[in-house]
Amino acid sequence: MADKKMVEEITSMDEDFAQWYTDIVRKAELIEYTSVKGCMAIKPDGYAIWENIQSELDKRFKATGVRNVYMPMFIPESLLEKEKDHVEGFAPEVAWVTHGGLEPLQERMCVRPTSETLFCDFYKNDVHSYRDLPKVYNQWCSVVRWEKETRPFLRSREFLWQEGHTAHATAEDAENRTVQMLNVYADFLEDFLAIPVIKGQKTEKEKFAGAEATYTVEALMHDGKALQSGTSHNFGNGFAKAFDIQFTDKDNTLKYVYQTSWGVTTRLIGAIIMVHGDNEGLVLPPRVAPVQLCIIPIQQKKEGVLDKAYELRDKLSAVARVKVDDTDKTPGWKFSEAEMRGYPLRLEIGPKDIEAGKCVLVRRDTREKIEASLDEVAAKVPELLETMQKEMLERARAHRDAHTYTATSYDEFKKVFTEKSGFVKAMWCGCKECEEQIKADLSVTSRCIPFEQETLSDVCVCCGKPAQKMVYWGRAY
RNA sequence: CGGCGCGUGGCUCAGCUUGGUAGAGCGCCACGUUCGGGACGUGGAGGUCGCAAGUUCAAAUCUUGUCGCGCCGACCA
Repeated sequence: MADKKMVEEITSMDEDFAQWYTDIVRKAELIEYTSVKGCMAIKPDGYAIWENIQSELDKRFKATGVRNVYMPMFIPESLLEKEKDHVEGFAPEVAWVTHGGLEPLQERMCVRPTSETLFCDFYKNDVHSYRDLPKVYNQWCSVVRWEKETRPFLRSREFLWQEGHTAHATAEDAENRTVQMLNVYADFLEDFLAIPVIKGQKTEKEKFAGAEATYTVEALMHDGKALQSGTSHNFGNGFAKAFDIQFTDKDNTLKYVYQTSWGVTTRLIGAIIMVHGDNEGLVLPPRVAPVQLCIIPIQQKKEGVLDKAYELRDKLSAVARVKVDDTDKTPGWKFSEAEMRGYPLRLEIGPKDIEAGKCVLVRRDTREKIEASLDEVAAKVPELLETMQKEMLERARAHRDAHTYTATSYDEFKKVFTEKSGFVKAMWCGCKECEEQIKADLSVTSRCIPFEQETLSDVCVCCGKPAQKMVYWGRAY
């Protein structure tokens, strides 16, 4: 029964993972395509997920001293150009504004692809003394990157995100903040989204344009592809020098600030879909789910059924986010609909149940049916939601571990990526040439140099020279 | 930006080869019967066939161009 495919509209993920993803995004009504190429309309059920992500992360940010601000969405060309690596990294994908009304602008402006330059321009005038530091600001906004190929949530030309930008008196403070925020992301992904991550550092080749070091949390999707799910950058004082952000320190000397930036995007919604979803549709981890329990009345036109459903909703609203599906569809329809939309729990209540003083609870993740008396249901629901949250993380971790391989020779490395899909742990000499070779041979990239290192062998998996680091490799979104 | 595929009611598509009155299923609306895993009956609304030029007595159909979408590569959150 559990493997029977009930929702014909959703393509099976084994058949065509990309189509499965698109089907879910559409059938769960998360987005709609628009007339604007590469940009999506986020629908209420999709946006509600983002709002939950936002409010939880915002709370966690603020607990570490972050304050929210808002910067302009336009960046004058001269500002964007100040930091050489940065402009080289972003120039190919920025959108330009050339006219104001009918008049050509004296200087064209791009629509922000990221706001380092704006924050720098701002900090330049806002920071004078060590007493002004640290600056720990964040903004929730959208950014624009003129992507060639787009996919809902994973890559669109405009996307929603948060970008934190901080300025510190010392390199050590900046490094601590960079790591601290990476940990905020890692904890958030695991606790709230039930997505296990690998924490580590990006290689020189993969790091952010203009950064001294980029840290990342990498997650593994159901199809074995990797998704960079959050990043945190340490800029050292490179930007400060380019933008001339100096302060007078305690020792009465002029110093450059040390900066960081860090962000997550609506891409996280793509990660939720691809880590937890199944062939029946979306599966939302309870903590992030806008609706945690959907009550489905059976024979709702019979007297007392809907009343009971509403009564249960009112009672259970104290322990969960609840809705009643009182549309005039048949119960079978509503079951499928609830599954496609990923509601963690479904509660079925009909005349027979009311008579017996019970109801049926169904877990979305395992589709296990549980009978509960109407007296105990208010205690049962939060308990089940907690169990699901925990088990979803465990399942995702088990899947990731089962799809994490090791390779000590290049033949072995190639064999794994030819036959399987997932992360491969392998030793690396530290040179860019090997990364390029691996990419050319297998379209595999280094995902990160994990903080938790292991020694698998003494030599680089690619060139055979002495190895420096163990690296996670994978095919990425 | 390269390769492949696709644009016809809200959705999925047929029709195009061989030019001649725009179709189906689903969805939608109304009424009735139903209701524990996508129910059924009856009636109804809804399309300048992506756009533009061309060929023709006549174009959804042929030609050219163009725009958009999807997937795969390169680039990227």
